[in-house]
Amino acid sequence: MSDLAKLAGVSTSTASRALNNNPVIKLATRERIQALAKEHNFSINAAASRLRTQRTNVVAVILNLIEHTEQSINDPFLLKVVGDLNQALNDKGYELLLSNSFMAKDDWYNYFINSRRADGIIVVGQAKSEQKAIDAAKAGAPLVVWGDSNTQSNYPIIGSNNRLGGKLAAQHLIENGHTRLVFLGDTGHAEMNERYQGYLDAHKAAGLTADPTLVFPIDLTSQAAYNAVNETILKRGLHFDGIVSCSDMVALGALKALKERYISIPGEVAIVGFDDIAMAELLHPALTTIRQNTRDAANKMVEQLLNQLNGEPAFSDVIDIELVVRKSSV
Amino acid sequence: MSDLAKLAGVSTSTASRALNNNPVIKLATRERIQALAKEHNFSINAAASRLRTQRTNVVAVILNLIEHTEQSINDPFLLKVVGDLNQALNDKGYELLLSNSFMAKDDWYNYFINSRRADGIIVVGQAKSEQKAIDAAKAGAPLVVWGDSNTQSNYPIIGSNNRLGGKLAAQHLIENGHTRLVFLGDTGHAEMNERYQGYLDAHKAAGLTADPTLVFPIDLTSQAAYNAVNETILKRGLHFDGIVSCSDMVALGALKALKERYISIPGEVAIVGFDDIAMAELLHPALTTIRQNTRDAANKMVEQLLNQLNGEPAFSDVIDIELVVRKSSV
DNA sequence: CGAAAAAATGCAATCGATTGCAAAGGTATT
DNA sequence: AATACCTTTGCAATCGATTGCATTTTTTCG
Repeated sequence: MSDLAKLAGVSTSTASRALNNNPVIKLATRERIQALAKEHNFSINAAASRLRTQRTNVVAVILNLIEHTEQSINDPFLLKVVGDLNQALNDKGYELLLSNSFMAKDDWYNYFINSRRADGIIVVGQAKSEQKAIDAAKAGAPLVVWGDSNTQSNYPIIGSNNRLGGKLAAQHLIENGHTRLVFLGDTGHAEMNERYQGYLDAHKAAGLTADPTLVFPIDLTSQAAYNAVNETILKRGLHFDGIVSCSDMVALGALKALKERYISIPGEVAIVGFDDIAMAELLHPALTTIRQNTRDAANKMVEQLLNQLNGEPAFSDVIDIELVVRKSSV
Repeated sequence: MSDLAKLAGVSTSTASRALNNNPVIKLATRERIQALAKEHNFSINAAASRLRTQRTNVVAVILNLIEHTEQSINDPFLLKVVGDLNQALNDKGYELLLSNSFMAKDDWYNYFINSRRADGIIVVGQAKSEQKAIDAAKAGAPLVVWGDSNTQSNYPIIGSNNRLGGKLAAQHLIENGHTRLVFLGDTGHAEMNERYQGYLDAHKAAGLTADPTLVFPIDLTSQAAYNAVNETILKRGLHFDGIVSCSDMVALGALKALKERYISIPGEVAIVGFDDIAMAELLHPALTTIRQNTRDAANKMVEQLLNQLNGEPAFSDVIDIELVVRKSSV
């Protein structure tokens, strides 16, 4: 910066103020210095700036993996969320520091905020425990979580309307004449449980009673779904005619099991996924699913995080979902 | 840090050295201070440390999108690479700053290195132009690129053995009696062109002549593949009996087009993908593909980047690939 | 025991941008 | 012409960890 100042024939203070577009500097001077900076490919030292201003313009995004499964790493949905977050953050002038629960072992506040690595934290996935997020928020970390926004918490949670999603999925199958609906997903997981509640809502609304033996509390992986469907058919035969899946990847595993047995889709079994990842419409049959609007979600998460950074109140919010009907169900 | 020093009854110099495990400090003192630091949840100010040491322990990972397509955002393969990079970097004590070509507009050296936002850069995807990478390397940025390692360049390139991959794919189809092989991929893209050369190699080795009208230079998207396959069948009928795809996502689009026309796979048309994304084995029929070892690749990229950071020479390298035979081809 | 060598610790400068306050330059008013 | 006032710029302290060098403490050994 002192080079720049010398070039422009001003002090470093003036140069600094000019680059930050401080109106106290004469407009002509500002423009001249900014032009010089561009011309000489000047860029300020982020470390020094961060030290002095105590702001980093960086947001840490934590992929909150469930310990013993490999869900996150391979699930295109989570990665899509990260991509959209990156876009949303960049639009606001922030950078994305990517982390998993591995690097930032336990104490998120200390590791990211206290150490001035980032100004705030966005957590993707509630996993099954929220202790780390609770602690971080309590310690004063600006924090937003993607998850089930109905969960009681001391930080804002942004998430889809999972209950409505579950309901729309089941309702759609019921309306198309399917009544014995498998629910593929772990009800011990907050978001999945909401979806399950929606599944129950749909049954109730249609005057049906959901069969609890049709709920398979599997991990969020294709493999687990594949295994679960295979096993149940082996044991009990084809005792269902529809599947509500907790994710498209899960639906994919289920589909494979069905196809291998030459069970017709949607004739014998209709299936609905959740997420609407790119692949969904490319399957054969194309997968009916509940679309989560990740773009919108990312923007809302960033918005609520910035609110906290600006000392304004921040709130949980629900993202609209949408049933996308394709061939796997009709 | 001064708090810590006070707590321990030493100077900040001693505290700093103790935390950095500097052997000049008595072992007992070191351990005492480290214990205190842990106990009080102390963590050093990264901004100050970076300013003073001129090192950030951060690596910028740039997703080098091809401008007019949406490949990267939706392709699970690229995101898998990012995930593996994150792991590999963390293992070495580095953090991952995620970027796309949007934020770091033109001048990567200035934006990331000169500004001390990161110590080095890893670029995922050569796209079609390497100008930005060339410029950054010329300016002195520690840089590693994922791409075609045969490309001449002033920076190390890590990539799969694409030519061998293309050859194995075509060879496999030929050995199984398929001789009119479509090649789905843009030969103007370095990596894809290598795969195409391999495809030609296999033909030559088998004494066959490849039909140039069977090459479809499409974008790396499922949609483009779907359209291309549909169009050619409409125009010329089913004039091929095998497909070599440049990615699994591309294969997915092709598969869909074939299935919609009730063309039997692999009976009438056998198909081989590239990448081996998680979904490949879950398709029906499961997709034969060329597996790229992203874990290995990520480790090698990080290794070569660290070499540069340590002032040691760095080299391009080739990652082994592997044919994974599944039902879509036999 | 005393001096020299070795080990352990502390002092103070440094990294580079930012910013409160002071100073300089310019304009208007009486 | 002198004063008051506003605009523009510069001085110098500051953020907090690191590190060369100096200093203090401990150990060694004649």
